[in-house]
This record gives sequence, C-alpha cells and structure tokens, in this order.
Amino acid sequence: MDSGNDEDLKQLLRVLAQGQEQTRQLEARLDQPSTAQVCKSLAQQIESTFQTAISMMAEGLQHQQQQQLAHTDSPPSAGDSPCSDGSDRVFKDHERMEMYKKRKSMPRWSKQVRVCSGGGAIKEPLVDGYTWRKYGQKDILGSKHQRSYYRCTHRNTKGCLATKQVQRSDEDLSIFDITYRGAHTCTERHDIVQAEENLQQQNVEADQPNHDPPQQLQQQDQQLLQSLRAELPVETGDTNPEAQTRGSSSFSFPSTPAISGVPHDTVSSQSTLNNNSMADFSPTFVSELEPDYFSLSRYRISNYGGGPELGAQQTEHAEASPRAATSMANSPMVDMDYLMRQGEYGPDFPFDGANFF
DNA sequence: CACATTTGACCTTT
DNA sequence: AAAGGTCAAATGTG
Repeated sequence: MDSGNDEDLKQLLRVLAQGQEQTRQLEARLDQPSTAQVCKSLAQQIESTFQTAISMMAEGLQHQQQQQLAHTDSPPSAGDSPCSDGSDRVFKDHERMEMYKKRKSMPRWSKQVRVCSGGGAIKEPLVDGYTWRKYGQKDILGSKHQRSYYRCTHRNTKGCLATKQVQRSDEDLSIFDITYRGAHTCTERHDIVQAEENLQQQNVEADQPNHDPPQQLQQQDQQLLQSLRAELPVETGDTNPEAQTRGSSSFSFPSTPAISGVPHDTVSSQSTLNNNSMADFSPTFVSELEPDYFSLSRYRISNYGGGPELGAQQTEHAEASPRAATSMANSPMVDMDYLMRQGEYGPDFPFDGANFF
C-alpha cells in the first residue's frame, strides 16, 4: 500500500507539473495574438489538469483517513488478516475495488468523429496522438456494432489510467462515438495546444493569399490545409441521445476547486469537456490497408453530466499526415514534429515540462 | 522476443 | 439476472 502511495505522489507531481507548464503556455499566449479559442482551450485543459490533481489528493486523503480509522478502531492483532492462502486474494480484490472507484470518479467526455472514406473500407479512427492499447471488445445491446475498449499504453510504465471507448454509430457508418475517461497522467502530449495553434495560423494564412508563408510551411502543411478545407463538419443538430440515457448521473466532478472533502456530487460541464480536447485531432488517418483511403475528422464534444450545454460544440482540427502510416493504432507524437519544425516558438519553450520524474 | 490484439471468463453496476 | 467493463491467457505480428 505504501509503495503505491509513493507512486501516487509521483503521479500527482507529474500532473501538477503539467498544469504548471500549461499555465506557462497560456501566459505566453496572452502576449501573442493568439486566438481566443486557443486560450480558452488551454484554460480548460489547465482546469482539467488541476481537477485531476485535486481528485488524486482527495482520494489520497480519504485513503489516509481510512487507514487511520482502521488503526485506531482495531489495534493490530496477530490474527487480524485471513489465512495466508486467502490474504493475497483479499488484497487483490481490495485493490481492484479501489481501481473501480478511482475510474468511476474520473472525468469523462465524449465526442463524435466523422471519418470520410475515399472509397475504401472505413477503419476505426484510432489515431489521436496518444498511444492506446486495446483490451476488450463487446457487443452492445441495441447497437449493431461492437464497442472497443482501449487504455493508455503507458498504464503499466507510468500508471496512466486514461481509457477510451470507440463505437461506430448505427445511423451513420462514418461516425464513431468515442468516449474518453480520465486524463492522461503520462505526459505524452502536453503541448498539443501549440500544434493546434500552428494549424490555426496556417489556416489563417491560407485565407489571406498575400501573406508570405514562412519557408517552413511545406508540403505536409499544405496537404494539411487542403484536408482542413475538405473536411466535413459534423452536423450539430443531434443531441447525443446516449448522453442522457447512459450518462445522466454517472459522472460528476467539481467545477471549482473545493478543497475540502471528496468532491463527488457537483457537476461542471465545461470542465469535463476539454480535458484533453486538444489531444485529439488525429494526425494519421491514412489506412495502411487502403492506399487511397484518406480521411479526416471533425468532431463535437458532448459532455456527460446532463448539465446544460454551454458551447459544448467545440470543433477541432483534424489533420492528415503524409507521413507513412505507422503500424496499427500507434502513431505517437506526430504533431510534435510540427512543433519542432515551427521554430518560432523558440528555445525557451520548456520541453522539460515533460520531465518524467 | 517484445510488444500488440483477440476473446472468453470474470467482475461490477444497474 | 443482464448488460457493461476489465482481465488475462492465447495468439498474432514486426
């Protein structure tokens, strides 16, 4: 238990450092002609990061209190624990329980991704910048398509508990419902915002033909632009029906950092939306199976929690990277390349924010 | 060999 | 009890 405590602390540190880094980024943006949207996204990301930290701390506190209680209530007796044979199992069960509780309290948000196929078979939009590992697949009652379950690849190495579920929509085969759960505590892509900003800038430049494009803007980016233009907006009329049926009361998270207690009952819609909203434009949609397959996505984020949607529709950029499709679901950090290529954000951009402690 | 996915069993939630 | 979510052994892949 104590060993886990240590891990938790490290993780907490990571999350806090992430928040700090994000705040720095936001601060830097405020001096630049950034779009409001970028700043807002950043702010939301920061909020969410701190929420994660807060809930981690609250959890730790609760755990501590429980331990203290147990200590004072029943003084340590020799025959306290079950026989040697069963103790292991009991411990495992207990741990599992904790896991479930932990996950249940995690922020959760979903979005719809439209995948446009160029005639080929449609594959799941698996690439979103994080590396995921599939751990399950299920038939879902009333749905034609199975739901796939993914967890962050770094679950074991960094204890990152982020998961996602992917399920193809019944009505529109080109739409996938993706539900994310938990913020990434691995620091795989802390700098998404910058990538997005680059994209936006490129977009703007493209709209103003007179503007000299920086030399660094090259083929990849051009293609990217084209794809941005070509992409289809997902129609906004639909209120995700499932958000009401299955999500209604299952999720809660504090909107304001109420320091006390374990916050479980307050709902903040906007804070849950964007935990990693930036983390999800999908770099590589080129299918390795279908050479002509070329797809993009634009998505909406629909929040759980049943609260009134305030600007819940937030569109993000999708991109199609000309980079050769990597294998399967993994395409780590493609956007990182964009960052590095666009040297203008300079040397003082502290990448050590990604310190892996 | 070290990863990934598949898939039936198992567990939790409703 | 049924549905949803996860685990873990078997299997696949580079």
